[in-house]
Amino acid sequence: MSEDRRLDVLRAIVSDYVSTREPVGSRTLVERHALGVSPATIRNDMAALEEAGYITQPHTSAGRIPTDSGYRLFVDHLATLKPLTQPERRAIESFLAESVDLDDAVNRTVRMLSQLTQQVAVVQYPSLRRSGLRHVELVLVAPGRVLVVLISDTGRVEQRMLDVPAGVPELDESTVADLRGRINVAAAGLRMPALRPALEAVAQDVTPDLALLVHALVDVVADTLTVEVEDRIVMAGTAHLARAGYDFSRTISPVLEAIEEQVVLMRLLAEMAAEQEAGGVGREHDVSVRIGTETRYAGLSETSVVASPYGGASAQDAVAFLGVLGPTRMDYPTTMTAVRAVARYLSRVVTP
Amino acid sequence: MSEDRRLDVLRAIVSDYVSTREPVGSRTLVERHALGVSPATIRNDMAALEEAGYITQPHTSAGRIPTDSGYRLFVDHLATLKPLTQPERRAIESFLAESVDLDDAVNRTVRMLSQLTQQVAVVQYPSLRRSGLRHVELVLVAPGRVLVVLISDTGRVEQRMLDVPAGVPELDESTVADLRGRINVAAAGLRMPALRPALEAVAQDVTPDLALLVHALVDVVADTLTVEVEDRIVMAGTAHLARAGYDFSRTISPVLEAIEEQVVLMRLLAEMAAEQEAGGVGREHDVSVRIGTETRYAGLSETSVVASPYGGASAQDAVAFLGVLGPTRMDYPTTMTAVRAVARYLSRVVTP
DNA sequence: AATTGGCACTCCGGCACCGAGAGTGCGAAT
DNA sequence: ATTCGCACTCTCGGTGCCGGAGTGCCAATT
Repeated sequence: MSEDRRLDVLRAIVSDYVSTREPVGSRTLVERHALGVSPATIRNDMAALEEAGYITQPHTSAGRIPTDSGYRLFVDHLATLKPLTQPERRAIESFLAESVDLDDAVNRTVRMLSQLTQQVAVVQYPSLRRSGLRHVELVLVAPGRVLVVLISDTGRVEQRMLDVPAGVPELDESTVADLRGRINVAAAGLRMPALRPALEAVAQDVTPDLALLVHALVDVVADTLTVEVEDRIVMAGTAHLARAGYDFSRTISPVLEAIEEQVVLMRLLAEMAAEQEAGGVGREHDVSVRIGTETRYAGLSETSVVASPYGGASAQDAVAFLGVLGPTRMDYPTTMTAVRAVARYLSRVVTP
Repeated sequence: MSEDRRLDVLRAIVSDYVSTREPVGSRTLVERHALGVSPATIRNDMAALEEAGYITQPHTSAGRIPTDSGYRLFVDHLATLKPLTQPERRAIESFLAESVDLDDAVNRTVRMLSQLTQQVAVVQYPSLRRSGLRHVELVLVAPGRVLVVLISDTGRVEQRMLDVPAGVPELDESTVADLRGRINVAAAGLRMPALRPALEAVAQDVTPDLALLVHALVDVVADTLTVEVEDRIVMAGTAHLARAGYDFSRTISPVLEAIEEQVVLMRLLAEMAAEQEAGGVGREHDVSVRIGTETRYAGLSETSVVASPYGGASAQDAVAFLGVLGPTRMDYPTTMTAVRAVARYLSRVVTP
């Protein structure tokens, strides 16, 4: 009873089930794959695989389907990544190259990814906390109202209207210009979390009444680094959920909910990010996968998430995540390569 | 054969069908509504209504359901809008009041609308073409690279990176500041489409080599007013599609596709906007409705769209549209009031 | 010891059938 | 114009039946 063949059988079951969407039996298995043994032998192997928890049967006397652990073993040890075709690479590259700003790049990316994988795609905006500050702009839009525009080195632009606090004298253009200059000298190039001390240092250098304004500014910056603002995601391809494959009624609704409840997705991506940063050694590629119940969210128990960090040389200093959601029964090798490729291209755009 | 009662019957059929989701027959109709006549009489009326094309039966010897024209008659003449409850009004108001910038307001709005109507909601960003320019910001991020930030009076902020064209001398901060000043004096407060001539006038006032830069700027502005950038929409509530009611398999997939194909939606909203502007007289409220096939899009043949312009005193100078998508079999009175209310609140936010 | 062939057994899925229920249309009566 | 009574139609849920696909196990083979 060869151990190797048993794994071959698992691999065959996974790939057959993924493509046919039907439980696969011993006979059809030997027919489709050149395994060189009889169905009876396969049955023995299957029994062992079932015993080990890698496959299961929906009901007695049906074929087998992989369990979550089966898929897990498959992606960890059995899957060989399929390289993208040349036209695909070119398509990604040219499509992304056209993007005109960050919003555009993110939107193009998510659509591209969804179209490439034929699944639901999500892209996180670059995390502000993990970005550096490129520039701060102060615009005096009215007496007593200043528009603050923060531009990160990842291309994000966040703006806030700031009501000048009482006690600050009437502002004129030149004062604002002076302040803008000071702030940019002090803060440009710093990472966002380091902004607060830098700005507070600026407050020391100016007249006490202007210092009030600077402190208000600090609050604005802090507010911008809040989770709600910070964590934006965009998604595309929900239509793929309805495509034949997902077994509608049960599955689709909770998945849509999970997607709209961006909180769930965010948490999930954050968890995956944490794992990436920790166990950076063993994996030769950055793509990480959560399969079915591994998502630890009831609504996604039949859904897998394939995600990759992007922007930054290694997983440690990635600025955000992107990935796709699909049925546990998905084509992992193809999906994983697509996700990886798109992450790489987007990385280029986001770190110029 | 009273004409009035026939319309009462239609109204009853619509409201019953909407709430029960089942074809409604003559007997149950007289039971639920105090019509004061016998089922047989109702049957005669029904036959007439069917003859006139307002109702139909899914199969012989089933109850009747409204046709698209039936719904049309209902919303045009029969429906009485239900006012929102006090708590609902308060919820909308307080939820929107918390918004911190335009993105935030739009996102909150779309979620609120979707939650209120239990349907898919869409909100268009304020059209740039229909907005005025509040401020232009030029940021010298590197020698030879200028970041252009356009801020509209509706709160939109669009930024573009501009590569300084060859022939323009090395820029320094004071030159940029001077240019910024000139441009804002010349252009701030103008409507976007009027920007081009205003900027070209500025080009006359500066040295010929700087004029090159100004012309590049004109291009950037024009680029921003392009349809692709211009027309952004955001949506929420796709999970409601999967809720019981929509008859899955057929309907849901094309609807999701139409939603992602934002083009389709945009066109539809544009058409509805055009009608609004034209026929502003007859309708006492701004909400407009497309029912089923009236959408003129195959995928939406069982879907209705309820939309309203927002921002601006009248339909003529609205800055954009918002609305919801739902099954033709929806509660029009409630949906219409919700859409109208939300549109009004968002108008306040967007035109301060 | 691993593999194979044979065989009995199980279970799903499709199909036909049936009866109940809901609803209609129509002619005759009020 | 409305109502009553009645025959007719169609859907829907339940039941029973059969074929097919697949398994598990045992005995035979290499």
